[in-house]
Amino acid sequence: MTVHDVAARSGVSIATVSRTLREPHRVSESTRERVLAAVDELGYRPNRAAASLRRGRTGMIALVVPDIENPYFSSLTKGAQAISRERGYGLVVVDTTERADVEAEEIAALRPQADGFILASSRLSDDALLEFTSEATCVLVNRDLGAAGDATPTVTLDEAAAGRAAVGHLWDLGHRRISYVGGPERSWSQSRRSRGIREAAQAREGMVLQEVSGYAPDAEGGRAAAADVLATSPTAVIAYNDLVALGLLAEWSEAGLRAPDDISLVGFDNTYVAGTSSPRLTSVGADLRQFGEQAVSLLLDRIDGAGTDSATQHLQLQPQLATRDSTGRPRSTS
Amino acid sequence: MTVHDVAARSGVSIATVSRTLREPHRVSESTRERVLAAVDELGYRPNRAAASLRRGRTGMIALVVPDIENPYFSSLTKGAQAISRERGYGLVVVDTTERADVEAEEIAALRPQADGFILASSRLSDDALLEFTSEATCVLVNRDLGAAGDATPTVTLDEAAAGRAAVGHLWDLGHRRISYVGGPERSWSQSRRSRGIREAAQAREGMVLQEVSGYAPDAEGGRAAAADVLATSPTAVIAYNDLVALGLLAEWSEAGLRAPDDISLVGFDNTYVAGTSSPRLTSVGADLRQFGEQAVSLLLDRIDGAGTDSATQHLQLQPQLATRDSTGRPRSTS
DNA sequence: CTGAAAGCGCTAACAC
DNA sequence: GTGTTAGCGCTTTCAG
Repeated sequence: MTVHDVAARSGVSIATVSRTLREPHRVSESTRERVLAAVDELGYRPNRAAASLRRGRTGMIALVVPDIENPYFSSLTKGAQAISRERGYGLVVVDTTERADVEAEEIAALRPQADGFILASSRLSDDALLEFTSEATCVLVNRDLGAAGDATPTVTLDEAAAGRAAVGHLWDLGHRRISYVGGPERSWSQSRRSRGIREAAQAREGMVLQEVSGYAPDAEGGRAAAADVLATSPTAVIAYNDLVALGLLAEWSEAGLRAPDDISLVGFDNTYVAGTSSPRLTSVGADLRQFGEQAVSLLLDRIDGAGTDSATQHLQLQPQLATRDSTGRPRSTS
Repeated sequence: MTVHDVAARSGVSIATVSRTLREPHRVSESTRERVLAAVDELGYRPNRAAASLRRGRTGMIALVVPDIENPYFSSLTKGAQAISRERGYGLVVVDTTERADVEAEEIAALRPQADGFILASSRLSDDALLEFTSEATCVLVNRDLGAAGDATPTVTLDEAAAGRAAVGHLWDLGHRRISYVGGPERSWSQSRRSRGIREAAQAREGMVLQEVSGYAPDAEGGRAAAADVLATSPTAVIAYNDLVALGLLAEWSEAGLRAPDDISLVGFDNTYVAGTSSPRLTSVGADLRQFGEQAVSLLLDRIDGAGTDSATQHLQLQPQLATRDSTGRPRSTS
């Protein structure tokens, strides 16, 4: 099935077939109908490899994530997938298994194969990232490069605001002793979240904040942190992310502690797992699918040269606080 | 950067450059070194679109899943991704949002773009699937076509054995009244799992099995089923999958019921969420990443024509029972 | 508005 | 062991 078959079937040249598909407005209505009919009957699908070769575009974009099993990234992927297909692009997903070297290697290998890249929570160093973003079309998610990387679009959550929101929520409920179970030291979101949390706590007279850290950003990390954070005797805990929160919840539950009656708990990212636990987790984050959608939009606008207004290239989404059952008033608000 | 640049730089013809990369053994060692050096210095990467066009192969395989957010499929994807990259193929992930029509449309559109397809838990009808598998290279995961689809490789779990394993485990613990929260009527695994469960129960004198069904195969479905299944007054429950089990657990927990003390619970699929709950879920399934890996292997063997022995084309993995905290002896084994 | 024709970069015969 | 050459299927000037 090639353009030639369609051309023969509809009595036009291959050029007209191609035009009918790419620039329908440039052919007369009667021929267009004839060609489209032939396309339909023959079940013709353009060979993208050929089109790519000729146009220098592949029709593929790559989404690079550290770990597709992480609900944060699987939701992001779901959103990205939906919209990229809607806009006629294929989505190649790359799971770097959290390793910067794998990430570097993969994007290098994929570069001639993709029209653009979405790097989600990139583990690359600033330097490496800066180099790559300057030579390939990219959008950064959940990471930025400050002034140096101003030319690269980003989609981020206002992490500091998210941290403040968590603290504000607990303050409003009456908590005055809270603890934060932090994430990996070098993590982009960790530094911003913890800053927001510290700021918000300091801004409130009488709020005591403690931090424990050094745990893996997953359920096992949460379990490991459970006893340690309890030792700081808080009435409420903020966890680096939902998975950590789940681990805390599980371990506490086995120790006979129950949220929110004995202790309140807030997670981050608002992933779907926040709804699967008992109690359901209060969590602060953005709509993750939408996150993925926006990143793809931004990238495709750049590639297709649609919205060439370089004004809104840095999307910073505001966090939403999803209040669920894991937070309540402290037990003894005297 | 094209073959011409490399050819010029190393003083050979473009054919030799191509050969050096594709069939290194067919060029002399000295030229090979020279060419490889030039490739390196120039940072040359072959244009896959051109190669695809010429060879009729794209170097891409497509993984089609109903829902990438589902931990079952995200783990499968992780495994598939790792091995396909290892073998030099790109992985295009398609999320069909559980819709057969979307699936049909996507695979048709992707057909000229991928060398092969892995259809995981396909929602397509037998007829549609049979047609597609006969015209494209595919591997089916978690689904088969019986004798009619014998030519298509499959990777499945022995679902009936999984059902039997769950029942056997509970029997051994002393349970004699169990209930099964079933999945969607038309689901391939549901029919097999429930058959295995029924068989195993009937085979044991004194075992009473009840089934409730009609719930969504996710945490919300589990929550919805929680009260109904309790009404059948079992000492242990088997849930269609881990997500449903999580929902049950959550709802029971809110009602003051605790596993395994008040009631035992077994899930299916052994997804990573089984380890995030409290108590951790006993679950029966296979290693999901490995599942994905095997599917890719099978597909690539077919594409690359490696293992042409059509003997082992139907992999049926045996289930593993991962015993965790959610199962124990019934409260009052008199 | 439509057709002819020139490649995009690469691979695989086929010669030497 | 290496070079020449003819396309793969498509898009896109350039003529008409």
